[in-house]
Amino acid sequence: MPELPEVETYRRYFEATCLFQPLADIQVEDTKLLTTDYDVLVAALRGRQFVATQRVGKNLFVETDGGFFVHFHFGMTGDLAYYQYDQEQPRFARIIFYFQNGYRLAFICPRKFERIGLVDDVKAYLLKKRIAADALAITPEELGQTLARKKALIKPVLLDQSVVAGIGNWIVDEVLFQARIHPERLASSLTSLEVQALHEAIQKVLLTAIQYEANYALFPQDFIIHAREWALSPYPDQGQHLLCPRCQQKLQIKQVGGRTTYFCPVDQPYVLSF
DNA sequence: GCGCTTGTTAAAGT
DNA sequence: AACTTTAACAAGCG
Repeated sequence: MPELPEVETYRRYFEATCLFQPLADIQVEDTKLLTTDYDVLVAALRGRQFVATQRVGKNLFVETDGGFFVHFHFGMTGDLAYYQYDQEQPRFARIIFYFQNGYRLAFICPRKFERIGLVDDVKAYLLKKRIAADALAITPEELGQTLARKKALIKPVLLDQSVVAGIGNWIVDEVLFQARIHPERLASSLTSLEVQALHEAIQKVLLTAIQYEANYALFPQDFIIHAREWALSPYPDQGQHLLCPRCQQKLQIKQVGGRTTYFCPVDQPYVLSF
């Protein structure tokens, strides 16, 4: 589930569990998950401690006492689990950090889209990978200037990590719903009022999601995310959640920019009504 | 068993 | 050339 709020939750979890404990070893099930050679990774980390964490978009950087960083990307399904050596190993724990105190940190990778590697310079890494300002840090002006020169649809533009970092497919739908903007509007066609609304919605959705530690079932009832199938379990009557939580009209579901998109055609009209 | 999936990116298209 | 769109990646899940 790793969009920005999940990664922020993982960052806090890592910070609360894994700092200041010397590493003994690292076990890797599939070296495709590594962006640094296994031997290099182990040689660099053995005996080292993690000392600090920072997050940009969906990227987690963990600083070591050697001055370099370990970069985590959680792909579509990555997760973390910290547990004692005699506890059962979680499923899909494909990379395991062994601490000298007997605890372990599992990097859980069900679909192998996750990545770990060494990074010397976070700024240089972000530049090289063209990762833009974090979605919680970007200013309305910065966002507006970038959107103004984009010819693509607003939804795929917001998903582009080189425009703003941290927004994924479910959050972009929520943000556009809260800002009442149709996902197929051209990014450059947004008025300054709409850009302002968009920026406010990004803040609101992300801060809400972080507050609930990305547990979507706890989100306010007027969030469109409850229409997503996976969120239905706490709600026996599935049908009612395919209606707009604001106007109760039927939601529209279609592919936009190649991704499944939920929106309310009434509350998010394509044509401006003012 | 089929189609779907929260992300990224190389390749193709304009 | 530069920007945009699409397909592919891997594997689990319903």
